[in-house]
Amino acid sequence: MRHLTHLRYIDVVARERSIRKASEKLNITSTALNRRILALEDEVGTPLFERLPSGVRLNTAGELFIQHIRSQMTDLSRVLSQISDLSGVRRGHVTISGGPELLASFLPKQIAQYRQEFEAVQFDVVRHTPAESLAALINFESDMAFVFDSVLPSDVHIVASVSQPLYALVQDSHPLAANSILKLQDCLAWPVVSPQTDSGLKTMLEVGRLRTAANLQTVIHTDETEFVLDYVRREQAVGFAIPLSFEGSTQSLSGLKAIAIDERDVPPGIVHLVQRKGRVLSVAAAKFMDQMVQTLNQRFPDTTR
Amino acid sequence: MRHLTHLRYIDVVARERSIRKASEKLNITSTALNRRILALEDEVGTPLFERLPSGVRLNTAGELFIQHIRSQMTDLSRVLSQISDLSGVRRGHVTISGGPELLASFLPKQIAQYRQEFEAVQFDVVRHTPAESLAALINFESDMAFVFDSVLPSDVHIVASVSQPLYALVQDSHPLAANSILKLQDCLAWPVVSPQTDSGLKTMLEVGRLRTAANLQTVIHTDETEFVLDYVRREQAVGFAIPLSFEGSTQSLSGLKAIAIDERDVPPGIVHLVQRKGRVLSVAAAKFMDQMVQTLNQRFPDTTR
DNA sequence: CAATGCGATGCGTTTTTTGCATCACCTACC
DNA sequence: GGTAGGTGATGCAAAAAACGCATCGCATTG
Repeated sequence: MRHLTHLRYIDVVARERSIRKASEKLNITSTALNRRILALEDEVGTPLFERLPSGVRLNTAGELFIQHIRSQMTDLSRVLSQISDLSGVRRGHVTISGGPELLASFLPKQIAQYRQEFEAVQFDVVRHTPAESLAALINFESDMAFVFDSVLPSDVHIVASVSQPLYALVQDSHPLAANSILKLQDCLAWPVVSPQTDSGLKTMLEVGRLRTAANLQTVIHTDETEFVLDYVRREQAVGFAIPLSFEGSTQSLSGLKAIAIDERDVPPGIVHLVQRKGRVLSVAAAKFMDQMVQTLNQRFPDTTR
Repeated sequence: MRHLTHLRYIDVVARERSIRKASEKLNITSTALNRRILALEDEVGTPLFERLPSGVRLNTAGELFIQHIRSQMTDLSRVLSQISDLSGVRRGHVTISGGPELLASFLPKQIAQYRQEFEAVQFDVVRHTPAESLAALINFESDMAFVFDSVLPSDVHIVASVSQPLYALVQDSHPLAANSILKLQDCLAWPVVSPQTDSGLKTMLEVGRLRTAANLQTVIHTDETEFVLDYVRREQAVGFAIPLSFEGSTQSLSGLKAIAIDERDVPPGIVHLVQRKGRVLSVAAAKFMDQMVQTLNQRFPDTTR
């Protein structure tokens, strides 16, 4: 889109906090970009950027304006998506952010299923901390986000919430594999693979540690779900995950067993599927969200909408 | 605004349903305007207008697109209003539509009061039928509207509702002026000034006529409130109005008396103050609306919000 | 069947935008 | 404390885009 270009320029400058850096990214000279900004500020009647020795930064007016621009851009893409929907082929772009536990297993399967029907829809899956996910939502960088056990600001809208108990992952042949339910203490004897960064999974384990005074022997810190699965296949260690991370995929659990941790030790975490409040999603994104909510409702009957 | 111009062009073409007519209105040649439209359609990837022998008309895609454009334009003006609010002076433009009964007395007084504090705010007051008022709201032509006893579509939001009993307006010296309340039959003996077009006031009178079988002697049909007031000053006739049309103004009632019509004859009408659902108003419009709602609450304690 | 009105298009002109070179300014580092 | 490297702003010429004029094709209308 033609006039979108102008707006995108401003957006990139705001993100890069530098006219020159932005100009490289946009493949134009800094001169042209600079003049565009000056012209825009002239039209608005007030500066939108503070000039610092190290670059530029949005001032209050600029913050207001950039918010409008971003909303405008995503709104336009929504309209274009609606328009191409008129001709029968659904096109569009869906961006989803979430923590590592949430992007495994469930999400790829959902996307595959959706794309089977609507192959012209593209997906962006971005891994973020919960705070980053929420920020991306507000900045119109993501259409929707999965957040795990986070305090949610008032400007996001909860589309669905799923209760997720903690599971231990061990080899089929592991001595613990005979149990159908585990106390956290049962895991003390084994090396443990636990999450690295602050995440919902880590919080759950921390709660369990405080409740039961069980100090797990963590031998590996990692957030990579695939790494956990692979590692516990090779050693008689214990990994942890939530159902969303492993359920439903046919292969990833082969050779492994998932055993529920007693909820008295570790209460279930809550995973929220959220979007920006007040924002109307593109047809593609809205329909994909519908599909996910429906699946969540089937697989986790306690899902609230 | 620069890039707003492009969007405004499309908007005018859609409204005029003709490129040439629109080009005159915009003071450019039809050539330039035509090419802009072709370029836009090329960018969107699909035609937005149907070409008819008599001009152009929006197709479905165009309808979607024009809706986006209008929302964008009003959204931008809201942001600009917020930005100038940062510097202390409130600027902006407020457009209000409503029927003739609703734009008299109350509204001018409200605007005068508001402009005393914020003189940089401009007002557009447009007289419309209820249906037109609602359409203007949807098309982003008006910020808010007063509608009287109408069925409201689901895409407007009711900000406040005021119950408005019917009043008769007569000379101070009129034989009826002694009464503090009137039956509709009391008016049969006198010439009557009644509303011309379909409006809330007319509906109320019609309901009264059906209830009481009182066939008023209408000698003048007019919607002009000022005309009614002026005329009943000159002849011993009876005019009708609702409190919003005459209360509060100091002069307009001089020499006249307003007498309530028995509510058993004519039940009170409901006046709604409405805005487009989901739309965020400019600072100026929002604050003005606040002021009106507050005044309505004071003067008509049964106002619901 | 001519007259009128509509949108589309080729071409020369005008206006706008862009890029290069350069300036003025600040920061960091030796 | 001077220099090297970074920032945004600006004068001027070239490139690009937008514009207006004249004209075409087409359909309706009187």
